[in-house]
Amino acid sequence: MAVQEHQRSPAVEDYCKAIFTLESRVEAPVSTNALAERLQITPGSVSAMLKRLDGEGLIARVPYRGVRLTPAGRRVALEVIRHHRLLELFLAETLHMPWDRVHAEAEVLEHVLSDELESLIAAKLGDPTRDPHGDPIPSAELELPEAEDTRSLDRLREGEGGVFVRVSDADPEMLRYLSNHGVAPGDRVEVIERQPFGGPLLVSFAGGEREQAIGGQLARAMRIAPGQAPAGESSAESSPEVRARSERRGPRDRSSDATAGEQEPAQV
Amino acid sequence: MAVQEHQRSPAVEDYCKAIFTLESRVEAPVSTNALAERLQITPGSVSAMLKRLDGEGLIARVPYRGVRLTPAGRRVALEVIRHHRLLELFLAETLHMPWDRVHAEAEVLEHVLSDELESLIAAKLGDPTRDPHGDPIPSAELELPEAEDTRSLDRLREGEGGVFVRVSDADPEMLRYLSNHGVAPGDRVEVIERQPFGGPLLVSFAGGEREQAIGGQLARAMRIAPGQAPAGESSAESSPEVRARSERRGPRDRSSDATAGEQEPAQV
DNA sequence: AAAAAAATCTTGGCATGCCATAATCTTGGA
DNA sequence: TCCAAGATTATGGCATGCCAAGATTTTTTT
Repeated sequence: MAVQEHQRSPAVEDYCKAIFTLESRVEAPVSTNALAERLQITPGSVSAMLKRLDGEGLIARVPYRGVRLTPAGRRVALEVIRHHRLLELFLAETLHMPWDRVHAEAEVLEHVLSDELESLIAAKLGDPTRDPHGDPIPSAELELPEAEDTRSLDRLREGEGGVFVRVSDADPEMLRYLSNHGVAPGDRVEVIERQPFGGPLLVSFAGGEREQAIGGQLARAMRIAPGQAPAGESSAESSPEVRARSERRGPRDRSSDATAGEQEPAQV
Repeated sequence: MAVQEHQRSPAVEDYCKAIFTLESRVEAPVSTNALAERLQITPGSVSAMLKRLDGEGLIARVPYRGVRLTPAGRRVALEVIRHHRLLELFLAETLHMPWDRVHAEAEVLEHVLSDELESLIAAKLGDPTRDPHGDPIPSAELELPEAEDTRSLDRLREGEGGVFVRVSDADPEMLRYLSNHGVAPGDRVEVIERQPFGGPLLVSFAGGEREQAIGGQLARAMRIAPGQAPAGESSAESSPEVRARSERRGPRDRSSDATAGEQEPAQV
């Protein structure tokens, strides 16, 4: 008499992850359309899948009103996110995969990681708490530290500074750019000058060692923790290794695979 | 005008791998039933899939007569096998996963390994040529060394010896047993005594250091290269690391997941 | 050999997971 | 009250599996 348990397919995991992310952006139910956009599938398909997830107890759904994750659903999401971020760090650190490519790779592997492999990787990395982009890694008990107090670089005024703590992993372009210019999470930043009308920011990194003009889109993706000293537990840990391999090949931009995630990039 | 290329799904890869293995056991077309048995699905499903693979040029099919891989099909098979064996070694060596569990893990991951990740792993391992069970790893150009001259331990007569070069990766039981008793590929073996009527063999390992009774099923799965010295390129390489972690927890047998592959275990 | 029996293979109908398109319904603001 | 945006419901397609019925090949029996 058990309730058709279906499977925890990659699709289901992706839905949970997406709902979790969207939900934590604005504290409100997630709409069908928002999900469809994020997952790059049609609203019709999303609607059908949501009905199923509801039946499986992963989400609470109010037709025409949106969905929220149940505790079970949140667990699924956090497991996948833990997988994803552990993998990102593992690929970067242990296999020396370039910073900008780990995301796409992890996106696939996250659905296939056994519990055993997960814990072996976590052990190998010393139970890390941040991935290479500065995103926090949920603990084995699936606890995610409170979102720290950050602003996007975009919102800093001239003279303000802080520590660059994270950046969306979804856009390889940006990551490649930052990497090529030797910028990595953990760096200290300060806004030297703000061009008006959405113009670039002139920013100094690493205590004035380097200066850099940062465009609006990029500035919006970069999260800055306020304060002079490396705030909280974040900074110094994950940065040195990442820093180590900015393989400057000149600032030439090549437009390649722009992964989804257009609007506000996905900072969970 | 291109021919509907479909996808190279996990299913397709598994079929190619299975055909490759069966084909190289007996030099003859592979039958539908043999495939069905190996893949643990019904002959009907196999038949349908074979028709498709034929259409895609991966196999040459003669209805009611069996199939053979085309060069394209063989390439698919070898890629997957390369993935599988690289992963096995990687999991064992880099992540210290126990010998008997790497197979199941690799079975899933092999279908999801990108070219880039493959080459990073190969690089990290120093372009190895043998996996932890002694199976040869196809080169990046998909060349597989000629099968060396081996016999199963089963077939050695009293007084005969050689080097234990490989064992099927498909049965965790066996691997756990060998591991628990400190036996690994690369070891020198010699048959001390043969009990008649399918009874156990009394075998000495590592130059008489240890003696061990080996039952018929296990003896059939262990491949021995003849000769006194470590034959060819095989032995000494992969063995020491593997040896290092035989984590003896007593010879207690627990019957767990017996992966498919009943008859002659799958030595490609 | 020829016929009968057994083994093997193929076909056709059906199910599930997941997505698409198109038509239809709800909701909430003008 | 009406409409447009958003959500939902058919309906259909593709991949992959199952089962059961029919076709073919092989083996055995006579």
